[in-house]
Amino acid sequence: MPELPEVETVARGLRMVLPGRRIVDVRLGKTDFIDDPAALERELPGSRIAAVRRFGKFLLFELERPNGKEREFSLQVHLGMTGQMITCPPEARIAPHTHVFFGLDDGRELRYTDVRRFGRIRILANGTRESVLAEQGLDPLEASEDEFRRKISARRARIKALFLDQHVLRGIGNIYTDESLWRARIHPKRLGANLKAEEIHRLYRTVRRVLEEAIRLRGSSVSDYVDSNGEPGEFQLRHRVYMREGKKCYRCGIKIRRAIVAGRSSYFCPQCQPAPRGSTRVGASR
DNA sequence: CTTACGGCCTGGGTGC
DNA sequence: TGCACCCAGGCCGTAA
Repeated sequence: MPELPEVETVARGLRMVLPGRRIVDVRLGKTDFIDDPAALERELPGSRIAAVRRFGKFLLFELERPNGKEREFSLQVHLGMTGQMITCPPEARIAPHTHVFFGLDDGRELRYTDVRRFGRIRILANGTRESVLAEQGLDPLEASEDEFRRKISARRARIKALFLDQHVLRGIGNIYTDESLWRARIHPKRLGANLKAEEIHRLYRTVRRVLEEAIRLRGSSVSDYVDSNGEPGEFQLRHRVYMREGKKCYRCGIKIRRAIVAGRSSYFCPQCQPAPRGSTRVGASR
């Protein structure tokens, strides 16, 4: 499940090899996850990759048209759950579920593989790009603590829902939400507005530390995630709650629990992360 | 307007 | 060997 650290790792890997390269051809397999497949085939060949950026969970390939740079545009790629972007020689084995091949002018290929096809690919014209990106929330690594506090404390939604909402913070998903909340000792059902100043301070510091460490370890490989060289990350070895239902809390030894919060599996320690008042059902046993 | 929630997309893994 | 079910991120519709 590529979230900010995984997408950042992929972006950094691609940045080593793609800028300056020209796309010579585009070949497509299944296209139901591409906004306008014909536009890819029409617009990309001949264009030069000027830069590779990450914006939240998006990869942005900034492109220049062959005839002058007056009409720049971008290719936006969202990896969804199982998307992978890998560069390789054209004779490399084609992984199952590879649906897009970008031929490059150095003879190599950039490939998009996605088992579930929950990813999305589209071309962003320059005007559209700004408005699309403007809808996204704060980058947790760039935001100041004040900005972070304003985004969270004005809201009466659960902190879990706020963290998953890309319009609040961009780039965080289920894994890094749960890992951050456990480390900050905050229950996923706490409401943003009910967090004390000290808790928001702790959460701000924690989420940044978690994301930075995860980037350092090149992301979490839980199911399909690999970087642009096909290599897994290592942050899954540092997971403290994610997918650890029934196992002992690393801090207090109590069994980690799983509950659906904001529609997603949420792992937390019922002792280290006290539930807010009213969130536990009266009469519920165990 | 804000929030919560169910459904949908897809297919590998799991469990019966 | 089969197969129903679960689940993931984003998005959309609906209801309170």
